[in-house]
Amino acid sequence: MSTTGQVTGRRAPLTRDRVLRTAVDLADSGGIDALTIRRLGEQLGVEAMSVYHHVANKEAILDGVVDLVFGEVEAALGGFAVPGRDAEWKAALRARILAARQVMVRHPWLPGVMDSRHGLGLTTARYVDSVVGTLRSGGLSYDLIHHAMHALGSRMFGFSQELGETGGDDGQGDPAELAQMAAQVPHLAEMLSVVRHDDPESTLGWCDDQFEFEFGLDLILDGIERAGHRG
Amino acid sequence: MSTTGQVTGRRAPLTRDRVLRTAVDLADSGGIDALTIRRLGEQLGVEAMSVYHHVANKEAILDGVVDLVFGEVEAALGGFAVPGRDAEWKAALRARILAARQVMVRHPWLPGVMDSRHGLGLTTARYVDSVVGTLRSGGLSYDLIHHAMHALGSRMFGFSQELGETGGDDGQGDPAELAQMAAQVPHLAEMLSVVRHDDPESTLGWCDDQFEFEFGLDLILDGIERAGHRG
DNA sequence: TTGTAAGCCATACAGCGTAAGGTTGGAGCG
DNA sequence: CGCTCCAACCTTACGCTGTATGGCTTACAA
Repeated sequence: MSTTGQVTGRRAPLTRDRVLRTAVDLADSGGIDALTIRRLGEQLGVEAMSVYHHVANKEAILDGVVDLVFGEVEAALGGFAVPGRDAEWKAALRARILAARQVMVRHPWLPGVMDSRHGLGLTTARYVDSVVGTLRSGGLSYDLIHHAMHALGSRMFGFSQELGETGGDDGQGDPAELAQMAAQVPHLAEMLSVVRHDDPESTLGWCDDQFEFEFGLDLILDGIERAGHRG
Repeated sequence: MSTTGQVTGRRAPLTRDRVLRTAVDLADSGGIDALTIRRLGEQLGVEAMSVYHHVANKEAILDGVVDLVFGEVEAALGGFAVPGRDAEWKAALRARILAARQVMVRHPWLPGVMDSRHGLGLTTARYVDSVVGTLRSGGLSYDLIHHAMHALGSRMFGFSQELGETGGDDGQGDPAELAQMAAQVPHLAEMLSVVRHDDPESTLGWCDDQFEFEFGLDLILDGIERAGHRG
């Protein structure tokens, strides 16, 4: 309360932290398009331009928001501590990434924001550092770790780049048009019918996103491990 | 010339195709932010609103542009024909994806646009169909193919989701700040120094993007193949 | 009491996508 | 020919965005 020493205060003072937290709330409840400076000010009980006394511009808000969310990842993991030498690096990394994924699920707009950033904030960099450290704990060379991180791509951060969330066709409803579409993509159409039949009741649309994420993650982790044994 | 039967014409008439091609040119030369309706009209020698007689709205332009570019992929491959049964599916798919990547390199803004789309256009769907068909030619089950496509993620389209293009730290120049950053991310800093040392002169920043893409792609393709042999 | 500075507000501007309605010129037909 | 019709195109305007600029208010130090 008195640490900043300037609040006798009728209203909670604006701070960079409060701005960023409110930005996250706004995006959580209304999507990333709901995060505008004016709405941010409104939510904070302040005029739009007042926000600019605590952040340089909107880019800085987005940078800050990404870092704030990676703070949630850190909290979920109880810190970014790296396992000791010769530990089970694969299981440790898997758990770390799946924890990150849980956070991404809570903030589904964040992957899109991360895409648009250049460079990493401190917390995000520390997360990446812990991934490097975890791989290093397994005795992998830095060279292989470097390749491994490229191979993981955004999966390292707990999400994978998917296109939309509908199955695979146009998304339109017209049956005739759909049939004509199916005629032009026979393999895709057959795969859809087979997979849909195999798993008639799935949770999200017709794909189990969690399963698919883990499938791809394990594929890559196994590949990294194999590459390490070879070289 | 006379097929449409309405052009005696002093100026090349506006068509959906001309709008989309110009949109691609605009994004190629000035980035995706340069693609605005007003600039599009200007480039076409027409008022902004005239564009709306040939496309529904900007979303439709973006949809159309993605499909147009996948037409380039099709042209580069000489069509989306799928190899026959028991062919070398892995080599075929690899070549197909690397061809797509070449097109993405020519249009570096396209991954970002694809991220924002829901559902696939016809040409894009036919590309995906050819990927499914190619995997099917190797005798993989549709179920495995489905998982494989999730594992590939955006790599299937010739790009992988990377964050920015600078190495890994803040991108700021202040040496003192950089040193403090390095202290907080020791594993990352050491990896950077080691890898940078191993390959002192690289083409793009300090990563060879083409190599990394192929490394990750092969890792996944090998993993898919192994999964096929097991199940 | 007065000076200084931080925090907040009001106004304004250029640019965005696009709704609504007006203008124009050529095709089809009596 | 004259008439209608309609697609292509243009004009204007609206609400929204991020943010530059400058003024006001309040708290604290001297």
